Amino acid sequence: MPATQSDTPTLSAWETSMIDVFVRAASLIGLPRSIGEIYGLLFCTPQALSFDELVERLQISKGSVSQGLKVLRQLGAVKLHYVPGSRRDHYQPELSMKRLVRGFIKDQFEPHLLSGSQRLDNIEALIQEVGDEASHAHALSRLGTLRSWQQRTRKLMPIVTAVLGGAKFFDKESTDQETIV
Amino acid sequence: MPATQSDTPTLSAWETSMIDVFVRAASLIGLPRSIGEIYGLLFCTPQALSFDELVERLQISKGSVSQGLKVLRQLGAVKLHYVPGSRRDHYQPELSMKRLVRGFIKDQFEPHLLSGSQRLDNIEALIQEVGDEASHAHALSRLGTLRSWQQRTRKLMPIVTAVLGGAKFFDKESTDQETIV
DNA sequence: AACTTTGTTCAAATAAACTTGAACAAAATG
DNA sequence: CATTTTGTTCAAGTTTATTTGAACAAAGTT
Repeated sequence: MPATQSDTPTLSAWETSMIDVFVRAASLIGLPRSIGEIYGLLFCTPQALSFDELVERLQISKGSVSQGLKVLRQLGAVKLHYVPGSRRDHYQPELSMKRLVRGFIKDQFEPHLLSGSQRLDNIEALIQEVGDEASHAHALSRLGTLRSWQQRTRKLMPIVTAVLGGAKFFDKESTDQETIV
Repeated sequence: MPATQSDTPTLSAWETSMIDVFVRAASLIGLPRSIGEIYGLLFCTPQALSFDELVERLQISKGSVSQGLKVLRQLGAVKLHYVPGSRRDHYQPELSMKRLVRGFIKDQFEPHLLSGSQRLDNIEALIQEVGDEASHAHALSRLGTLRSWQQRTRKLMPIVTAVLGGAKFFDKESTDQETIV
């Protein structure tokens, strides 16, 4: 009994499981399932995949793939890969954890930190209106706490990417040490 | 014209804005708006607040406050504060960024990392089934990448809490150095 | 013990996020 | 230039998450 040839080139068991890992990871960082699926399949596959191949193998709509790839490009999580003889765009996953994380931070975190600073300045202005002396002082104190949190978060980001890039930290035991600057 | 006394003790402008900051922060880390509101109001207020005061001042349902406080307690983001002469539970916000972040990581990240390890082992088993030699090798290679990502993430967590706790890193300029261990 | 206070639970209602698919645009091909 | 290929957009449908409020439990009061 001959198999029909062009039907869903179905995903193997290990591919399904590995994609599932990415779907969960995506959801953990607030990205939709479809994005996890797309990145996951690219991650599993040796060759670059085209738009159509993603639609067919994942069985999701063109709309989802289009929007998903758009986000993944913005994050720097996928790279266009030119395939001679094909008009279609082909995609490969970014495999450097450092770049993946940096892209995510730049795209999803830094904007919030920035707009956050302006918001705190606005709040400071509003606090000026507070009549009662004790309340006024307390409000300013909490605003200060918030500012210190923001500042520490900002300092943290470069350290995170440094660590993910393979840098090591001083450790009482270790001898081959590398300094973070 | 005398004001009715027991109506909504409405939030002041600065409180509303500061709560808004927390609502956004909550959404950024995947927590519902109501949780941001609750923590935000506690953060703004000098005294500990009771369940009822949260319901009344935020104008949200008892159900939301009950569930929100439950999550915040789990995260270690609020502390019970005993108020003499009152049967009600009173709450105060955790103000240590280090503890806040550690609570969040322990509660929301580590479980995923753990279950992740088991999942990768399962995937390794599934990869054994792969017949084609080249495919098999590629699958194992990607699994290795995933494992290295997991490991780096695990190493990162203690560094994050250390930095947020006020630790400093070596810096070519600085003289008073503190080592992360 | 009956009643009040305090807070939790959970099913239903509401709101927010995601996915779909058909219509559309852009560019290559014949 | 008509046609096909390739991919995007967006309104409508679907799914998932959040909020509500009424019923309930637990504990304190009278």
